[in-house]
Amino acid sequence: MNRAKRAEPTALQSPARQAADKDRRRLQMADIARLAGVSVSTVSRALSGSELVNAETRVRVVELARSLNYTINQGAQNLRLQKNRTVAVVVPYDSASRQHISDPFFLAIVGSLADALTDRGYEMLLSRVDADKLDAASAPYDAGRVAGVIIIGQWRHHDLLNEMAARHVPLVVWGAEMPQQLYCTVGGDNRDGGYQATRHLIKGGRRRVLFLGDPQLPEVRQRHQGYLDALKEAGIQPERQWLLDVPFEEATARRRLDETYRDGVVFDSVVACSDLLALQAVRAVRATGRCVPSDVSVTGYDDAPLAAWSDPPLTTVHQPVGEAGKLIVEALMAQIDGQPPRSRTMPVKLVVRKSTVT
Amino acid sequence: MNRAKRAEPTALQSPARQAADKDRRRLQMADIARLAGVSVSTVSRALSGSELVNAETRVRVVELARSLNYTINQGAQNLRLQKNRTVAVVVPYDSASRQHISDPFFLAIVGSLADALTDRGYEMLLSRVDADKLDAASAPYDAGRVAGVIIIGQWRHHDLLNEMAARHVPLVVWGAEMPQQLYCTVGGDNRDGGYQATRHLIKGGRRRVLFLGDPQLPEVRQRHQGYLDALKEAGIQPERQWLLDVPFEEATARRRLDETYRDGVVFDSVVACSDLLALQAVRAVRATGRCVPSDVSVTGYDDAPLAAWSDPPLTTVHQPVGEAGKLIVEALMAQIDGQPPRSRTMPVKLVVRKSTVT
DNA sequence: ATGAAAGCGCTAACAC
DNA sequence: GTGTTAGCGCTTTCAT
Repeated sequence: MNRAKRAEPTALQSPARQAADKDRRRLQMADIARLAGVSVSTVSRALSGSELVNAETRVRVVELARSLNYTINQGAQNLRLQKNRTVAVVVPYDSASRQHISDPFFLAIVGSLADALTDRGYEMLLSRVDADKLDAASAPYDAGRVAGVIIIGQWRHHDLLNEMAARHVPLVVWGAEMPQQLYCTVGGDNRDGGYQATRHLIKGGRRRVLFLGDPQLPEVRQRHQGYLDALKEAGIQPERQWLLDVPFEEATARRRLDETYRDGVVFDSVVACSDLLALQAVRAVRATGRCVPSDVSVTGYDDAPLAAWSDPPLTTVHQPVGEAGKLIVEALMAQIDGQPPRSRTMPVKLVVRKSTVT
Repeated sequence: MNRAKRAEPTALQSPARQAADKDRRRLQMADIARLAGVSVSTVSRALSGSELVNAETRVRVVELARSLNYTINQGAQNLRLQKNRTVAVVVPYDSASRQHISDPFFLAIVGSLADALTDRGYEMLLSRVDADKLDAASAPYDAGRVAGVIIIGQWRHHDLLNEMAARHVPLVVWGAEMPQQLYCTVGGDNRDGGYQATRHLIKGGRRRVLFLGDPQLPEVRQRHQGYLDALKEAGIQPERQWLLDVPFEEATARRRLDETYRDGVVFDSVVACSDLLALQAVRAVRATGRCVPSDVSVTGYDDAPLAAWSDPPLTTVHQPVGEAGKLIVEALMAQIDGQPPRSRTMPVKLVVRKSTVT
């Protein structure tokens, strides 16, 4: 397996051995050099387009390499050059449900990041980690595999993220900006999103507004704050039972909604923290024979493609996914270049469709 | 930038220089060795859990490394060991529309692959390439960055894929199995999918069935064949205008549908090659004042989450995305282990919802 | 049980 | 303009 050989002092490889050698040994620079009748340095220079090498030789070498499908071994090159153009993108999943990479929003943001990274000539290493072991996210950085790390969502582990940042891991987190945070976040304006959705419901005459989402997650907490602000502004005193603190998980959400009805909680509208959650609310409402939006209005969050096509089309808070990818990557590149982290909050927009009355 | 120094013969690094050295030089094995008072060999052995090293020393070294967040540099390790546990996943995009990574199906399969690779301890390098330059997909393999390549969809470039396989690139393509193909495919049974959808429409009394999708793509061609088979079985002679050869692109699809109406083509049902395409068909039908499914039945393909929630919920051909990831990865691992490519076709299932009459 | 040293495939400083 | 050589951070023989 290992080809290290003290026994053969200088000779590169005896021809016999070479032929025997698994006929598909990977090509390397020395091979090109031999075939072109020059030294490896010359090949290296030629392939990097150096001016130092004779134009004619350069062309010959480049052609030869191309014709043989030779590409510089990137691992070796990175090692020598002490750099690399790869970024880790980490999608946490809920340890209980393992649920998350299927949420359309998460998938969409991965797509958007793929584009933004490609545009800058970076590659993307995609991985999933348990949301409760978020520190595992820095492993590829510690191993020197990537130049920086992007995490989708901060979950319950503000502290772990702060530790990573303190260790100077170039890091951008999609999520909520929080006081005393050391790491860089890029995210939508969650407070405003929650506020706009709730105010829209109140304007539509609703007064008993359920909130569906787990405020332990920073993003959700801020949306909840916006929700409270809107209620207060309207002089509405929220009841304790209006908060349904469910994770981003459809089955659980549905169960809680059904229980809420069973418990006799009266409500005329729901602010949900994702479109998928909103659609579960629609189902639960309809299961009781009520109608959306005439009996109960429902708002979603994210504006996934599905929100426009669903029955009813969802009124929802649009998150600028496409632009998000660009900003996240931009923020990461700045840190890789040694600049201090600078968080960004992006405006969100309420998209009114048919799941709410106006 | 470059730290290679002839001037300093053997000394690892003078302490002064070391301190000056950008205070955040990455930790390496030599540092751990120095701090533990042993040689690098011992550290290497300790970290790999070798029996050769004193149990006590081993524990000490491992603890030390952990406490300093040291991780073995994977690039260097790979170079030395001549292996790597990364796989490239390539999502082609249509050169015209750049459209593809947003299709829910593609995103879903990426998620499923992420899971399957993680389960086997592999990492995933995700990239997008122009569908017309599919040979670029092997670049990370040629550069020694990955152990194999997975491509989502074969597009118009059967030939390029065959060339890659001939070069012995470990490769699995999600798509249709074709005659005389050298590379390995894993895919749904497209002919059967097209057949089942069409037969279902005919059973519901429809006789004038539009086909929406571009048969230049192998997967679509096979679905089209199934469609033709079903028509033939029912003694229906398809008309030329029933074939709407549009790419997987919503705007184009909508336009073609509108034109079809304008041209006076009469039809009572549509077999679409994705759920998104099907929903465009629904819109086009409704735009003329007709109803789905009473006037026109529509079937989708893929059974994306959206299909269950849309208005109307789509009758669609379910593709086993979750299992697909597992099979694809399994097929790739077999090739990496030197086994010959073995293609697989997975059964598909028609899911009947409300976009068709029964 | 531990250490010294060679070498994985590449780049660049240094000689010529 | 081209070749020689050291070394990027690691693993593993070989010697002790």
